[in-house]
Amino acid sequence: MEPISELSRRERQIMDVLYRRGAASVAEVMEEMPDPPSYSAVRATLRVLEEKGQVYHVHDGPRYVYQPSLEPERARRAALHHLVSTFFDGSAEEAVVALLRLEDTKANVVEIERLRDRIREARQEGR
Amino acid sequence: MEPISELSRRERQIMDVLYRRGAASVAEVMEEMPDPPSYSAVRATLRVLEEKGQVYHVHDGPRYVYQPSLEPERARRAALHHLVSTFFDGSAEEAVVALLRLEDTKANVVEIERLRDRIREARQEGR
DNA sequence: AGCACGATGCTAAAAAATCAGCAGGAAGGG
DNA sequence: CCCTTCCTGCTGATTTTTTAGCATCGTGCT
Repeated sequence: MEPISELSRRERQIMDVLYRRGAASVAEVMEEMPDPPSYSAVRATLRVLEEKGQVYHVHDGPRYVYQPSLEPERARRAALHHLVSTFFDGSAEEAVVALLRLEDTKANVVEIERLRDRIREARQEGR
Repeated sequence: MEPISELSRRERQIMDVLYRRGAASVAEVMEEMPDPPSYSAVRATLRVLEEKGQVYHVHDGPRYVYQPSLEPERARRAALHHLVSTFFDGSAEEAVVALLRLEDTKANVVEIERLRDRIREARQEGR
């Protein structure tokens, strides 16, 4: 399947909404788009995305509900990888530091402890 | 200045290269682009990006060297924010955990200690 | 059953992005 | 000094994206 970097502007905007929400009807996608185009335009672009295999739809009564084809887990991994290699010279550690700095400093001390625990747990689970 | 989500496909691909490298000549940008178009096409798109204020160029002898207008620091912040809100429901902590899982598990234990230190230092510097 | 509402399928036009090529100019080597 | 080389400026055509509108179909309510 085509990588995200090959998608057009509107296509990406729509994918962002779908990744954020997990699933959405046409109307919901439209609502969350920046500078939203017409209902028709959104539908047309979703159809293109479906042809490309990026999304699929299920029926919810009379309406379509769209979802990304890629499982959230994989999508997140791909997004992280792209971000780390584009902005942090491939260093996940640097990215983590920047991430923690995004938030309030006091919170970080608490958070870092929590993270330690979570990583320990994950480690013991054999990952 | 226009947000990245408003850029076209090729424009984003070029911005990715520039953020990754910090600065690059036309030829260097072209080399790193996926499915690279012609030299002319890259130049044309760079010109558009310059009109939009996304990049500027400096002269290096006879050639142009392009750079993103946004300072790396700000660009990283924006990218992190977008990623966290799109893929992690706004939770930086979840993003951190996912980031650490990207890497080898054993490394994480060491890494988390190093991170603690770095955050402590940052905190004492009064940030 | 008939109607209103709200959804999709499809087509074609408008707008934007992408691209290639030609002309011109500066730098460097012989 | 002249020539080669590599770069940029620019223009116009092609391709892709984005869009709106009309026809149609199903659902549910009266």
